[in-house]
Amino acid sequence: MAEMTTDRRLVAVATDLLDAGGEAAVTLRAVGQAAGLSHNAPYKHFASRSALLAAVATASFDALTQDAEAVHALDCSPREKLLAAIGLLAAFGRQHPARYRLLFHNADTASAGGELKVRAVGTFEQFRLIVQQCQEAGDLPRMPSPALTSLIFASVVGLLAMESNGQLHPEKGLKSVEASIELLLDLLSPQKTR
Amino acid sequence: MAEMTTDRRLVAVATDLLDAGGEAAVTLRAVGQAAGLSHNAPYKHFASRSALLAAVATASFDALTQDAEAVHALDCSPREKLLAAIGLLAAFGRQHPARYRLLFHNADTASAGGELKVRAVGTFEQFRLIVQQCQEAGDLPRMPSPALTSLIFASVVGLLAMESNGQLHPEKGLKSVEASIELLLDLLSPQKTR
DNA sequence: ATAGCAGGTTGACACTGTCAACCTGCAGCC
DNA sequence: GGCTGCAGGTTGACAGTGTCAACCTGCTAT
Repeated sequence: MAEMTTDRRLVAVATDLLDAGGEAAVTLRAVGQAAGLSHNAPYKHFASRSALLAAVATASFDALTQDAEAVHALDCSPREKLLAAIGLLAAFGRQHPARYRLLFHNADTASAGGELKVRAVGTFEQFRLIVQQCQEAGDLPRMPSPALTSLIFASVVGLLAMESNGQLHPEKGLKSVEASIELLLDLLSPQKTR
Repeated sequence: MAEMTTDRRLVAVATDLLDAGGEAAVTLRAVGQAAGLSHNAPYKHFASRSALLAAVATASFDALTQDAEAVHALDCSPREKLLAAIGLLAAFGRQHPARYRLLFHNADTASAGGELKVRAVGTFEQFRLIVQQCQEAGDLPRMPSPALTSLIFASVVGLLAMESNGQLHPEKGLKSVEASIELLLDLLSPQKTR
């Protein structure tokens, strides 16, 4: 990575620590040290540990949004686009569990406002656009797209949580996240041809 | 509360602290003090802070299971039972957000095993029984009940997460948890008479 | 030239989880 | 009875943490 503003480097370092060792590993002192600075240099850039984590979350939401945008440009059916976008989210959740939790299941993130919430809405909006395309193609029922999107999105979020909690046992008849979502989309499909 | 074993009193105290001040407020020292003991008396009963929180989670899952069992005895249609059980879970999530997060969105809980996982499955099983009744009554499609239950349960969990994150804006067309679930059940209903 | 400030440093503080050492009273056994 | 052992409790200490205050430094704008 080339020259970065110190703010961004701190966020990058914190992200690495978070991915590598979980939330407990994101220590202001470790962040400062890994950035080649003194123990509480981070305080010159972030008001608190929570603020630093919020910045990590904000950047991560942007990355997710870009992922979804890339899917949007794919050359395939809307239904496949939706499955691809969900697959990317699932992959993110599996590869970076701690960061995923920070984004979707964290008290500080939940009570945060302003910029963070705006970026989270950006990610959601990309999903809504794809859902809307599915509706126009007749793959999903005609109804206000926000309500339908929140339902599908919530299913993904919940299934990932259950998977991460080890509550999805395939041997007990509980399907994988991807299989469950395909099932949901089929059940929601207006023409049940499958 | 009458005489309790010290183990249980510590769990009760920790639960209160968790509900009152979030996970950060559950400090072994505070727990000990609130129980009228010295700072690290809890170590005579739990191996670590994580172990204490796991005990809190275990007890809370049991409480949720009992709630769902009570619903099971209600005198109403299966569909109404399911909505009632979901309503109880939603109420729990809203009234005790920190504890809800411990149960469904916590890294330690996720990586825990043994007794805790067993109790979590117990809660899920109550939901599955109600879903099965809905299927038998023709309110939900005939298919293996575990797969369908995990889908519905995950939707609830995900919607509650989004609500807690402030991502369900009714003014933007995103319905409440209850409304979204009713929508889901209607869309899943084999005879779409509604 | 100088004032001010963004960004960096060191040092300190209270608080935390955890460990080790010690104490105490009661149960069970000879 | 006398002894042992141990569950349950205590105090004291340790390293590590977030955070604050004080200080330093170099650039920038007046």
